[in-house]
Amino acid sequence: MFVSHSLEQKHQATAHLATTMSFLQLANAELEARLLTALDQNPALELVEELRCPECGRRLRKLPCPSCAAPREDDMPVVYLSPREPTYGRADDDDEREWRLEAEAPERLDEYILRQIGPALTPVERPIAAYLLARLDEDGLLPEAAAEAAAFQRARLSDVERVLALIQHADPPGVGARSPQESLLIQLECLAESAEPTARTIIELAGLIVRDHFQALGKMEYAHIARVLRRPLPRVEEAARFIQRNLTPYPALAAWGEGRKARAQVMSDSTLRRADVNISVLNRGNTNSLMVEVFTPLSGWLRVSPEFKAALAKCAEADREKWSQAVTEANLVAKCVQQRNHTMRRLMQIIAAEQRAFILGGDGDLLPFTRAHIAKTLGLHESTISRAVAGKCAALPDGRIVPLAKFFDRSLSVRDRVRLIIVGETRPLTDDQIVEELARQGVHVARRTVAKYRKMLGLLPATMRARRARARRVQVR
DNA sequence: CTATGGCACGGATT
DNA sequence: AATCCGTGCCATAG
Repeated sequence: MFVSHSLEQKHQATAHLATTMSFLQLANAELEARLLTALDQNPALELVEELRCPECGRRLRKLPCPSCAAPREDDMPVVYLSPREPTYGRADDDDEREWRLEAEAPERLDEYILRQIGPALTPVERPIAAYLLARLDEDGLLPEAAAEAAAFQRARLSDVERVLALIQHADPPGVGARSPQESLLIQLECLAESAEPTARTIIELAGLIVRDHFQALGKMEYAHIARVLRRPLPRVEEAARFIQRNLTPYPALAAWGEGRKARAQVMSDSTLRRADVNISVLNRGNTNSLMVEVFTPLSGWLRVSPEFKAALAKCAEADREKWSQAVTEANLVAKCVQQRNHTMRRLMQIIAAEQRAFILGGDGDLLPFTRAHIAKTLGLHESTISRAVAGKCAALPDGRIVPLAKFFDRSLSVRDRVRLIIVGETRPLTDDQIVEELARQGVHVARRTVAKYRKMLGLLPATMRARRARARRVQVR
């Protein structure tokens, strides 16, 4: 009886310990939920009024207010906890890519498409859709003919075709096509539906070219195409440009790359992320040191209610046990939140100091940086850093919302350089030539690696790229 | 012969 | 211990 009781108590304690220990890996939204239930269930836990900066009115954890205080001289970023409502923002497109790559599993694409077409499916069509979606290759193409699928599934051809048509008109435009060529045609079809009348003619011409002169298009034989179609050369070139800029032979890759124009409208709410920390530039005097706000979910701070503690001393014997447990539990929660805040602050300070260039600049300025490195300088275990970083987002001074994991991307800056080189090229550079160019910039990677990055970026090989230097996505700034 | 993509291995990271 | 990532080697397409 005695033993089992203490065991039970111990078990409960460790259970609570386990849950509170994991506070670190929770993002703000989740932590808020946890704390609210804790406040609700535990009478010993108390939320103390927030403070405000007398000068700027900003909500604060403690005085003085860092944004009003003098900037630090050692150029270390100021980090403080802010109970202010977190900033929301549209995730910057590169992050979208991050997330997609992390969860790259093809079935994600399946699910995404299935969600769109699901409601339109009859019970007969459902298994057909599941089958077809499972057969999509990594580019989002479906190598087999509808008839084959029908035979394999022992379904009616007309049913298969209907489902296929649904898939092909679902969001990443062009998925489910049998070949890149067919995919392009489907994408054109989708574009034509929403296009302005003025754009119709160019789309029409593009369609002709893709359908009848696909090979020639790949080889950039525009003069030849123009002659056969009896259209002026500039028009053909314009159409080719249109194809290059708006279509992709790899619809699945387009889902996070080029396709975001269309996607942004569809997924407006899911691209809106809530930041867990905010990094801004403090312009005071000539210094522009960084300021980091680590958002805390509740405005105010947690502690064990002194009244409750006082009451505990003179309460009835019967209740004492229960109440004192509530007190220890409350203590634990408060401690853990404190611990979490402390870790987050130190972590963000290091990150902000180390990746200052990236925060103020762009992807190309990201320095190679590992969690292990931080763990060492902070004297924490690597897994602690992993948990702290996992699933959290930072708002950068220029409005980007990036996952903290991005600060640890070893290859991002190189990928960005590859992108810039290709975007700025005057003639198509082969992967080997890109390797040379990178070496000139002091970055040494293998040719094979460049090829991989190029594919990640959704860029075509040199032999299939137009020589014209085009501003691919600079327009979006 | 050159440029790329596929497979797979080893080492670093988590 | 599991996973990710860069890279080397080889096959293939042009």
